[in-house]
Amino acid sequence: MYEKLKKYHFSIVPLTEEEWAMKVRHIQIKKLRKNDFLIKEGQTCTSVHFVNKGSFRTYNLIKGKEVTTNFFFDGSYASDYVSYLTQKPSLEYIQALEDCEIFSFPYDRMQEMYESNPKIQKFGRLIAEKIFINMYRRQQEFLFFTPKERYLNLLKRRPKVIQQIPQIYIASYLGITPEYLSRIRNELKSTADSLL
Amino acid sequence: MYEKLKKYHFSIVPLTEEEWAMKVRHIQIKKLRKNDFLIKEGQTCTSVHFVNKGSFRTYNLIKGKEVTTNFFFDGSYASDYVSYLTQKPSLEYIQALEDCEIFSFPYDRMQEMYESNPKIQKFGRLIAEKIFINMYRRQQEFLFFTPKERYLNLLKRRPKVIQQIPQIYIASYLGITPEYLSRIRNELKSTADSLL
DNA sequence: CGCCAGGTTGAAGCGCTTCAACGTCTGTGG
DNA sequence: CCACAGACGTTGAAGCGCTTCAACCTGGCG
Repeated sequence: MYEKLKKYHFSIVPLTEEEWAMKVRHIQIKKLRKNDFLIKEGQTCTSVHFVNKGSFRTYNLIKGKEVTTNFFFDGSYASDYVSYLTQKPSLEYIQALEDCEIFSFPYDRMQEMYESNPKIQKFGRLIAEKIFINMYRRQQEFLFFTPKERYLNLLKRRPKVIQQIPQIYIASYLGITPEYLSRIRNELKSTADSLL
Repeated sequence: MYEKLKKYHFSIVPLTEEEWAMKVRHIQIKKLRKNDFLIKEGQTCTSVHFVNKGSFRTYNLIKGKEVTTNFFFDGSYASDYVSYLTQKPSLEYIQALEDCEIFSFPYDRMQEMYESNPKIQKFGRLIAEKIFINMYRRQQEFLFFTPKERYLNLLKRRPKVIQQIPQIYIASYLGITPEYLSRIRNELKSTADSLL
């Protein structure tokens, strides 16, 4: 049932079987259909969600336009972590890109677990550090690289995104228009061809 | 001696006086002169640093150019947190903008303290969450706003930066050239004047 | 089959950069 | 005390990177 989650969790902080059983007891299982929302702007993220099946994208509505900020696949967490941590209304939308199954941990239960078990507190610290590092890298992409370089880096580091996600969302994620992404791809294709 | 640090720390997780004394025992005090480096690219950040006096900027050398990524003032931490967490070589430079005094906590001591005292483990989690939230907000600035909007937001949220830091660094921090920042400021001045 | 969302292509335009010249302030040595 | 250097900021003109808008193409799905 919880193999993927257990594998993920134990790779960060191993628990005893009893501790694991205690943590698992608080899980709520939910299923979403394609295009359903895990959270919408204005709602507070009261649980943290592990994606067991399917995939999600997060986006913000800015001046009437959707700006896609991330993609989550099975085997990772998908939440508005800021809304979850601050327990304030979210600024983002999290939408299922296909039919999904998720495991949710309510905020209050997590706080209790942090206090009652130092290993889980440590897990919380390491997860926060991990997502901080991810965000740091994504920020560096924007600060240091051109759109073309960002595209190539994405291709290299998260090929699954390029393969599975509609180009319109990828372009937004890269901070460019779909038209310009199309031109970049075309250009790369030409230079690749000329190498043959 | 450690009033600022204590205030900062206790606002996140209060400790008993004995616990505080234990933590303080590991502090190393350092002084830096203007333009000295707290860390350079290639070095590993083996301590986390609290700024007691002075201020710093962080920058990366990208394609031969300095890209300023942050400013730290007294009363906050100044480190390459990613290098510190991963214990891998840093990609950034941290430079003193004036004469500074810092308190350093070595990585190994911090790890020991995390394990020996759950309150300090919790402190570590909350700090990681806090800097994650800061980075999230900075990222949103870049993804959602124009240079002019970013400048106005900076003016509103961190006026100290606008007041104390040379424009050449501010421009870099905002992701634009100094020339363009100058034009933005000029434009804002004009529209402000027209309101009088 | 026909529709429409997703992707491509072209032309025009804007936002920001680049480069060069000039202005201004501060500190420093003659 | 002034001359001068050098760093920081401003201004103008030209250019490039990316967007915008519109037309067209293609494949999947009702």
